Formats: sequence, C-alpha cells, structure tokens
Amino acid sequence: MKKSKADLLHGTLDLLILKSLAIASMHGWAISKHIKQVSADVLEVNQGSLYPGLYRLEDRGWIDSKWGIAPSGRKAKFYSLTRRGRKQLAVEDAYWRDFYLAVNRVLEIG
Amino acid sequence: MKKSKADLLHGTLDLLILKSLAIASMHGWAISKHIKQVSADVLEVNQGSLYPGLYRLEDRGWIDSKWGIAPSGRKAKFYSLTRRGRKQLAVEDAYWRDFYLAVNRVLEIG
DNA sequence: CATACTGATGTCGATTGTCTAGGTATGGTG
DNA sequence: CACCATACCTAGACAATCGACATCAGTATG
Repeated sequence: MKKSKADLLHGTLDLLILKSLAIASMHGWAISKHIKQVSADVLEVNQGSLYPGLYRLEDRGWIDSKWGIAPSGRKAKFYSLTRRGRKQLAVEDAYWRDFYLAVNRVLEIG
Repeated sequence: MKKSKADLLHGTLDLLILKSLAIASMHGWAISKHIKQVSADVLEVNQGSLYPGLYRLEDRGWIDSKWGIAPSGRKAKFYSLTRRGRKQLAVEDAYWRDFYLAVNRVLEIG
C-alpha cells in the first residue's frame, strides 16, 4: 500500500477522536467503528494508530479513561473528554477549518 | 511549535505542489510563494519540506526539472508536470476530496 | 464440547514525511 | 560595500502512522 487516503489521516486523528468523544463517551473499539461509520467507510483507523493515539491524548490530559463493561458484555476501557480536551477540540476544529479551506483554495474547489 | 496547522500538511504537500505545477511551470521558490499566496498565508511550505518534496516527486516521475533563469534574473530550477504527474494529480485530488468531506462528516460540518 | 468468529486491547519495528536549523550563492539597493 | 531578498540545498531529529502480530473473552456453530 504505497499511497492512499490513509496518508492524509496524519494530524487529524486526534481531532476525530476528540470529536467522537464529544458526542458520547466510548471505548476505543467503538471510536474506530464510529469514525468508520460516520465517514461512510472512507476513514479507517487501524489499531496500531488508535491505541497509541488514545494514550497520547490521555497523556496530554485531553481524555480520561476507566474500565467498564461494553454493551457486548466484554470488558472495555471507556474514554471521555476532559475539560481541557473540550478546549483542545475547539482549537483543532478551528485549525482544521482553516486548513481544508486553504487547501481547497489552492485546488480551486469552491 | 507543539501543535499547529503544519501537522495537517502531512500528505497534502505533494498534492499542492502538483496542482501548482498544473497551473504553470515554476521553480521551487515560486511554488512555495504561490501556495502561500493562494491560501492567504494559511499554508506555508518551508524549504526543508519543499526541496525534499520536489526530489521525491521527481524520483517518482511526476515532475521534470531543468535549470533556467528566473524572472528575477537569478538561476533557478524550473519544474513541470509530466504526463504521469498529471494522472497522479487527478488521483490525489480525488483522494483529497473524499477525505476532507469524510472528516467534515465526522465533524458535522455541512 | 471443540471450533471459530467477533469484540476488544495492546505492542513492536519500520517507514515516512516533515521540521529545525543550518549552509551557499547571487543580484539588486541604499 | 553591506545588506536583503531570492534561490537552492542538506543533515539529523522527531513524531505519527502503518502493518503485523499477540492475547483474551464472550457467543454462536457444528
């Protein structure tokens, strides 16, 4: 796999995770399902990116975690946004909007 | 610089360069000026990314280069799209559109 | 009751692209 | 002549993602 949509994910994964958790607290697996589903299968977060990403966000104090039981009956780690995470989401959301609109100007999409 | 729009550039630089060269052949410095100007200063490609990027694209056969004289009177290396580069631009343009729309769906923009 | 599938978490090494921070050279301007 | 803007280039560091794999727990299947 030399070149794909996946390469573009760089830098937006945090934003996508934060946004997902702003809608509802979820465990990791559910976050990736949610992103895949809402994006109509365009965005697929693989596990080697997801879990490291979650630890990164937790380290930075943007999300919290606690163990619980998933609807499936299995144990799962539930994540939720912290107050700082909510702020960060707003910041990254604003960056993203600036960014994609700028790229679109270069591409003359509009 | 901990977190900024720059992180988002990942994966889109090639696309931006290809698109710039689709408009007109340019030397490297002019490409970065063009991107900065058209994006209203949102996208700034620094030289440590630009030149390696250009070599990458040339290696892959998507752009050609030849030395010439810039409008300023200084020598400069002029790049232009190859046929394969034009194809690649179409591919990456399509990826980008899928991608940014997908992200926006997750963010509920639109 | 063995098998297999799915849900769910996790780790590892490699890849890759960008960044910072330098450096060289040249032409135009004060 | 000093300085600035233009223009090219490189090296090393770094961070995020990727692919591949490993593990374990429920649930359904034969």
